[in-house]
Amino acid sequence: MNRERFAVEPLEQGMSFKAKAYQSLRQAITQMNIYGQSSEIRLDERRLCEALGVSRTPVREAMALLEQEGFIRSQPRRGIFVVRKTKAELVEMITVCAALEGMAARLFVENATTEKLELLHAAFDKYTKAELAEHVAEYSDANIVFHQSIVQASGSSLISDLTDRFFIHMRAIRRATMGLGDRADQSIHEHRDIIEALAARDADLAERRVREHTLGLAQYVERHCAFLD
Amino acid sequence: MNRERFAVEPLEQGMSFKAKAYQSLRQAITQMNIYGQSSEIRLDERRLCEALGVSRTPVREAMALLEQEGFIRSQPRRGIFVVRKTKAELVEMITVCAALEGMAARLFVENATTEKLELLHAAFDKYTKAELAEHVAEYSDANIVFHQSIVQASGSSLISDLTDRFFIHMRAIRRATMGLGDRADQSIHEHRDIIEALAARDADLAERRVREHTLGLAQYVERHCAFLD
DNA sequence: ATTATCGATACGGTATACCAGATGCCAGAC
DNA sequence: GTCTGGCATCTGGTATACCGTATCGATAAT
Repeated sequence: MNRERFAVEPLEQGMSFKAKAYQSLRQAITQMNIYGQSSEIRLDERRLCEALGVSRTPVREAMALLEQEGFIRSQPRRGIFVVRKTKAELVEMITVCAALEGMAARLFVENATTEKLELLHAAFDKYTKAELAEHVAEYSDANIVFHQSIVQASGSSLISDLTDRFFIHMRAIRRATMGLGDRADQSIHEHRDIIEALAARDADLAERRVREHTLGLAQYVERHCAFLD
Repeated sequence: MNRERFAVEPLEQGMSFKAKAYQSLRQAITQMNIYGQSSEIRLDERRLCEALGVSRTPVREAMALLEQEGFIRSQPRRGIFVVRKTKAELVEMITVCAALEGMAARLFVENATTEKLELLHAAFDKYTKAELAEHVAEYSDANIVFHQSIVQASGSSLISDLTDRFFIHMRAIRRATMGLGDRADQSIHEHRDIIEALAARDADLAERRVREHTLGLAQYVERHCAFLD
């Protein structure tokens, strides 16, 4: 029998409603300006169900996942709310991020190809341009893209998954603060230094610079984001 | 109305069945010797339900959480299986662990009290004794306790949560390998050095030693655990 | 007019019913 | 004996019904 002839694609409908609901909800939370509005944001389970066109069960399971990831909080017989991290929690998250990104830089040096370095350079350039244009939103996104580039180039999907969770909140914070102050300039210099260390294949230096760079953000939030809490 | 008189305890039955099921299942997975048996371990949803005395819904929600954490894998209409991490995944996990523990050591130095250092010393002593007694299981547990001590002393519950997930697999691996080789002696020395750096309040040194110590475990698994996969 | 109480309602938690697909056994053809 | 096709059955995914409780408004008592 000729198997090659009938090589159909594996029918990738495998995604369950639960997975779809999860992606949809997470996407919605990512887009939403969490720290912008003052009142707590409540999610209506049944309303979401009819919006998604599925029953409560898959939506509830998706919500359970989001709750475990720390995006939402469920109060029995009260409602489901999008969580607003406290300042301390954000600092903690960014600190963990610093550790992970530092390790990512280390891994990057160990098994980085030149083309990956090229990609990073590209991300950096885009970042710089975005800053020059003073489009804050683009700047913020490009900033995150830069960080994600390092993480992804490290080849560790585990680090990637973990940092993605944090970036959602960091992006939200950025969107809320907007007042970047002098962090933008400093950031650019630090990013340049990081690329330099990566290009030089200096694992220790790269890790230290990445770590300190991100810890700098933690300090920034610690000092200037008193409006949280 | 005198409210103090009737101050009964807050009726800590607030835990939902879902949470109970989650704890129970996680506990079961932790205890089980994942890498010991050759065949895949399957979980029967309905059997578990009747064992726990609840319906499928809370059990399924608990399983969804465990699946997201990477402990189990659900194949539609096939079954639910306890995942056996590949060697690469384990190495990745341990690498992330190294980054997190390194950061924990750094935080430890920054805000460690002397009493916390005492606790760490105690953990180390227990660890040493366990090794001397050559009770492998105790040795392994004490080893993990040592690592957890640093993490908990860092004060970051986020790091604690993340590493806990990994320790379950690392413990399972330890149980399966058993042949400790010369890692035990080396471990002890490295632990001693770590405590020394922590006591000296040298953040950089402590972080580096912790990181390299755990990365050493990653290398060990990489080299000597070919039986995985 | 204010407050207390009761009930309607809404929400999350749980149980259960149903569905579609996968497995495995068994009968029947060769 | 081997292989194939179909049926019984099992399993996870989904929908839905039900329950207890918190919220909130209406009504009644003061």
